[in-house]
Amino acid sequence: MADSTKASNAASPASARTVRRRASITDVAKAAGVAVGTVSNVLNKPDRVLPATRERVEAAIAELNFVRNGSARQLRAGTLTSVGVVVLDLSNPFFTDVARGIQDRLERDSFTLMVAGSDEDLDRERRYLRLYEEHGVQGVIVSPATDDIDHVLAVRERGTAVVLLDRPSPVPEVASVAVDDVAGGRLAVEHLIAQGHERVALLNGPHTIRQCRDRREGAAAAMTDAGLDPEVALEEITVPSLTPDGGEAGIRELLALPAAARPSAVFCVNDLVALGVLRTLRRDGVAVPEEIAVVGYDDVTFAAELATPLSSVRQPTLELGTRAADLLFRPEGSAPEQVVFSPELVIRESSTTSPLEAGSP
Amino acid sequence: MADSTKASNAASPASARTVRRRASITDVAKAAGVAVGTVSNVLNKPDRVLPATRERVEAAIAELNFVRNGSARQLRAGTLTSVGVVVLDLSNPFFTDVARGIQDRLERDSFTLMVAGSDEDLDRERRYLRLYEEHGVQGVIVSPATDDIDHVLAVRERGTAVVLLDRPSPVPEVASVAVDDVAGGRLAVEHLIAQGHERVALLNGPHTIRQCRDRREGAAAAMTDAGLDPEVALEEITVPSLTPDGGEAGIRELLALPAAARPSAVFCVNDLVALGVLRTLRRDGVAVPEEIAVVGYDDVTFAAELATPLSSVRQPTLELGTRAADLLFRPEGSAPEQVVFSPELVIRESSTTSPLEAGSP
DNA sequence: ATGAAAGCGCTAACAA
DNA sequence: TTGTTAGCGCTTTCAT
Repeated sequence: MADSTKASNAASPASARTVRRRASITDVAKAAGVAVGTVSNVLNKPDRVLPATRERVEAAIAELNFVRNGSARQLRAGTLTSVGVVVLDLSNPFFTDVARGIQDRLERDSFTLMVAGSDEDLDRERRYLRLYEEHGVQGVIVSPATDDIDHVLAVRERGTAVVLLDRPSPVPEVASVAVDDVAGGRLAVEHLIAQGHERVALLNGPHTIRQCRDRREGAAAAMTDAGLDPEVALEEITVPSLTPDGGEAGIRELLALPAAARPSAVFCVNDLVALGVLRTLRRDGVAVPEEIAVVGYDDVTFAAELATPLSSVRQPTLELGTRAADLLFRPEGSAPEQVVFSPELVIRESSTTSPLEAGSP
Repeated sequence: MADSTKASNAASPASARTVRRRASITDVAKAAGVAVGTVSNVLNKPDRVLPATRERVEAAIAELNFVRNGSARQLRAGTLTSVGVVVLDLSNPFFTDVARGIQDRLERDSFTLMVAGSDEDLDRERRYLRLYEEHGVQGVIVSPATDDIDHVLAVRERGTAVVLLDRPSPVPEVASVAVDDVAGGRLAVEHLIAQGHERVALLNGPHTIRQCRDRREGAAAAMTDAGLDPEVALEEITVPSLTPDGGEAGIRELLALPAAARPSAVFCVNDLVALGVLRTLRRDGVAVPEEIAVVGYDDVTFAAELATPLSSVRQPTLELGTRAADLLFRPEGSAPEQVVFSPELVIRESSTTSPLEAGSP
């Protein structure tokens, strides 16, 4: 990758580097020849102050390049008009779509949204949560990386609104918005069984992640219901990461098996993983769905447009987000809600040769 | 979308709703029978304090569920170990990949990253920037929505480190990391011309966005170089949004033209738009690339795996991010840098029927 | 090693 | 309408 770096060396004049302390409200007051309270009023209740003085103050503000110190402001005021979100993976369209839903809803009340990604790491999740809390956000929406959510509950205990995202709340006092992942896993595998598959590989993430565990449970249940023994019929492969590359690694493991011993279908825990699987199968010349059928999860934007359009379990991302945002600000005394959406299977070519039967776009 | 809402109505016992003020350091001090200064030391320089007292303090902290108030802390300490990022669009994989690059790099110094999306809206950009600044982040990385970046420069003026993302800095004092978009636009259109196309439609965003303007400029330059008149040969269509739906709207406008009057190739300002174009063309039964060739921009993960693999201009996303993070923390006196990466064209089927010639995946 | 106290910048309550 | 002042929770001298 060519990369031209031209350091502009017009060494900044000494003056520009002067250590200029950020102007405070006191400086402004002094410059405008008024009291600090007046400046504060100009900032917060401009009508309380005479147009003439206001102008002088505003001039001083512009002159000194004043920006209100949020920490001080908040120290006084208590809390901030922003909310923090921690999702599992910022590069997963599923989560960014949810984030968009949250933002849409929050915008209405002119709240601001800060997002962080934990990459399924508990420590990082804790750090961000703490950061948000220390800085006094109004609320946090978090999609927990593991079952250990004591730290999340603690945040709520200390008085910050909390909504669990993509995970049903284990305790009644905490609101949550989730999609039934057991149902989703079941949908996917029921469909594969209906297509005649008797052994299915599940490319899954670690079971510390609830979504992964639940989707597996649903998959296994579908097997059992169909009279198949999950122990035999469901071959779980744990991918190194929930990404296309992870999917590639997973499917390679499968392809290493002798063709006879190999499941005829793959259920991927998300569409990113499925993308890697499809990519690898195509490169290796394995026909989808004839030799191996594939089903993904999330129904991301591009799922329908892939070389082999990908069957996928769809989740109502936007609603997840808007609903989560809603729950954050329920009136003080109201009981927290546990919202559970139902997923939907979208059948496309990757899992069926016959003309699409149902639920297709 | 079925949606079962079970409000858990075990109306929380009054006690649980008690308005319990968050415990402060003073409360802890009181509970532990020490001075506030000592508590502070336990928090910040634990070795300065006798193990015995430390334990007592720690017990009190646990007991009271104490969380340090970040605002107060920061008010005293000055600045925070976090940086803020504002990107144009959180749902664009290009930007989330860049964000990941930033986060990777920042992690090393255990900084935390907060991300916000402006959706190409100047006001929103301003709001987030101000929020970050007011809360004293160490630095901000912004991909500006418009040419008006006075507010960004002002942030720097006031002493917060600033790096412009995906946009060369117009002033030498501000660091920037960008990719040459003129070159990118040129690459795309040169390629289309080489494929024999004499009229190209450009599905573009508003020219207030620099990336859109530059890519167009490159496209036009390629035309001129080839002896074509851009006025005639380059048909620009402004899409309502830089998304698949925007792409659909744009291409429909094109399809409405009589086939003879219609350009034989489409250059999309990003891959999301291109996705919508491909989707629409497929639904309408228009052959790609035979009837209409398509080139996108960004080379997102799924570009290679689409029904018609998408030719696209690739940008070094991760490096963009890591480099931006690097620039944020150059030593005090060092001259700001303007980093410009070069894009690369990845040719796939969507723009050529002949076997791939170069730069393919 | 610990305590006492000043003060960061702001808002709100009160006084003038 | 404007000025004065207390105090938010914390860190950091400076004493002890």
